[in-house]
Amino acid sequence: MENSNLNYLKNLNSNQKKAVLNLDGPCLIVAGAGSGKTKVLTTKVAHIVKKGKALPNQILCVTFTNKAAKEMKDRVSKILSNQDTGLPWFGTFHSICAKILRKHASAVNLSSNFTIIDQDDQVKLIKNICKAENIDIKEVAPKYVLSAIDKWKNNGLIPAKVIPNKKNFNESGILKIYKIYQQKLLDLNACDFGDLIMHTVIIFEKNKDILSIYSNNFKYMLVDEYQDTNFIQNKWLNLLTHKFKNICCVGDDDQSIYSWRGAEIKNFLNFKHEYKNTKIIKLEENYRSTQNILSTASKLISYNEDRLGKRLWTSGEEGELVKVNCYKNAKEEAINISDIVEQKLKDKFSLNNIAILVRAIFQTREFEERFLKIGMGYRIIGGIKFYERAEIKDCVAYLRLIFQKKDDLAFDRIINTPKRSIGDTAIKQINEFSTKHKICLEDASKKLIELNLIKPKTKIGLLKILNLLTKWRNDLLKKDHRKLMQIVLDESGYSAMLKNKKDLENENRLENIKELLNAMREFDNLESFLEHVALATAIDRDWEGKKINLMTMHASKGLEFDVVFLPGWEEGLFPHQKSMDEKGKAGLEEERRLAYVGITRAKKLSYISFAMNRFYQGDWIDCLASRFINELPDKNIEQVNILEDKIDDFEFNQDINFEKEVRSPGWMRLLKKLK
DNA sequence: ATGAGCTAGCTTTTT
DNA sequence: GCTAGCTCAT
Repeated sequence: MENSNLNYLKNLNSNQKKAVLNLDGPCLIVAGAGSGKTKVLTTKVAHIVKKGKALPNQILCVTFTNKAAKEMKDRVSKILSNQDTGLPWFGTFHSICAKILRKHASAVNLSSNFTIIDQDDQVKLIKNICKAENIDIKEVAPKYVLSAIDKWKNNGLIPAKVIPNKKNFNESGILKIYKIYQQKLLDLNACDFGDLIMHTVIIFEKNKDILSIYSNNFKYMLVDEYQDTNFIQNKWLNLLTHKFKNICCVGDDDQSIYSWRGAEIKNFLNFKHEYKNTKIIKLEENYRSTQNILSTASKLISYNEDRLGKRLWTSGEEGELVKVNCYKNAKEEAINISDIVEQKLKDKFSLNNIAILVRAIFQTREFEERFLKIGMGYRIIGGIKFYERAEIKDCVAYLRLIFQKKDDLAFDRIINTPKRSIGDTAIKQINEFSTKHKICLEDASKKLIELNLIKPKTKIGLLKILNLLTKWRNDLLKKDHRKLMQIVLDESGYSAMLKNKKDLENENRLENIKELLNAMREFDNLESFLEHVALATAIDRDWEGKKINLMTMHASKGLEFDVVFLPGWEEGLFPHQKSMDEKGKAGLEEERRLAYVGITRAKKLSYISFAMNRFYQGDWIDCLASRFINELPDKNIEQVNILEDKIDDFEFNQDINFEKEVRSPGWMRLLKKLK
């Protein structure tokens, strides 16, 4: 065919090629772990552009993480090296919806500078509502309320459409909160993550003219990690593809590990019924792992009943057997693993290519302490995110409030930080006045001052910050957002507050703020910076240096390493008891998929292990090997029991360049020990 | 308006 | 065992 002279098609296998060339009509690509799905997606986009089937801005490509979106963009641009590729519609569900929603905000009674709030703000808002409505938060935990609201939103249910479960007598109470919550968000001119998608779908359904702008534009749609979409996201896709039906979804039912976030594997399994004439293409050749690793993962996942079924294979080498080790306790497990790295692996592999994947983040602690002790560099991926830190949220709250005065959540956060003698009573007073007169907190405080209802000492502080806010809004017209941040830090007294109390914690905070100022450089204006902050989590950095990687199996999805350690395979921890208690067989199968994700991250070596004893929640508990251990294929594994104690004669290494990025328990404890 | 003291909960957390 | 978050007292 004429396609044969297209260079970028040459290094694809036959199914990958089929997937790339099959441009028109609905297409479902079942892509096993390590089968080159990103390559297929990016090549496909490049092919569409090269063939002139659509312009770059007529292609929609949706992912779940910013990182994935960025990588796709980069890779497509690389293939199309000489062409100018804007690719404006490459992004996460949330960022693309935010973009659309800002254009048509008035259709759902928002204005286009709406704030995007995170989970912290959501919980705060719910707490406020409970307080105002005299609902005891001990009886219905705000977090529980939030999860119910999220669930409804994931299913596209606005409050009016929810039919409360009569048996669950809490539900009608929660629904009442949901109603107020949605109204409150409108008052604040704010959206939560769920709203970004739900509002957009509502706009599309109610305004066919708006929908057609987009459905006429998106000639081709591509979706990554399709197994993780929820009802409303799928609905959104469905509306948009209505005209051209050139929708190509890529996913792996065996890697669906986010059902607790509303992901519905149903979307994936029903795709061919939803779209007529769906082409299904399976990518089963694995380019990542050795045969032994692959066979181990395949055998394990075969115990799941609810799956599409596929057979991964590789033309690569057998490789070493998967090691399955039993240790006396969790501490021994950490010591032995670090010794394996130190003695057997360090010379052959870069530490960057070695990872320890755990079920729960607390498991990293034992390893951290060990690495700190022997002076081995490590990085934790995940944990407290940069933008979730208190000092960063404070800074952002100042900016949010300057940008949008209705942002009461931001107002609440910074009004008395640093201390301005605005105490609980004053804040309560302002809140009540604001509710009564249906105005935002800032206007309420102004009015209260006018009416001379504020105590003198408080009035001084309040006036000061109100005047500053006005001044800063003025500054924003003349200065860039970064300069503004510096002015705010200075004039608000925030920097001074941190500098006055000299301890390690505060020095760290100042460092983080510097980092924030640095990150602000990358954005043209305050608006785009705030959008980034709301929708991004980590500042992408620090792959420098040679460090071993620690993370949860969830966080490892999409990554690969030469060597992977999978410790803590014990009944109750993995599969996790809670998962099985709450969701029964479905929960167990999801845990098994998680195990599958974990094993398939490894390219060359894989070490699975479990301990017979573990200190957990204040007690020593005896552990049984995970049922997953019994599900591994005998011929691909090598089981060893290591039950004698290692002699642990390391001194604490004080020179280690420890990780500033994450304030983890192990690190905090080391700091305390050094002090 | 800050801190001591008590209690509850303790899985994962793409945005 | 640990910590976050709340209450109550100073």
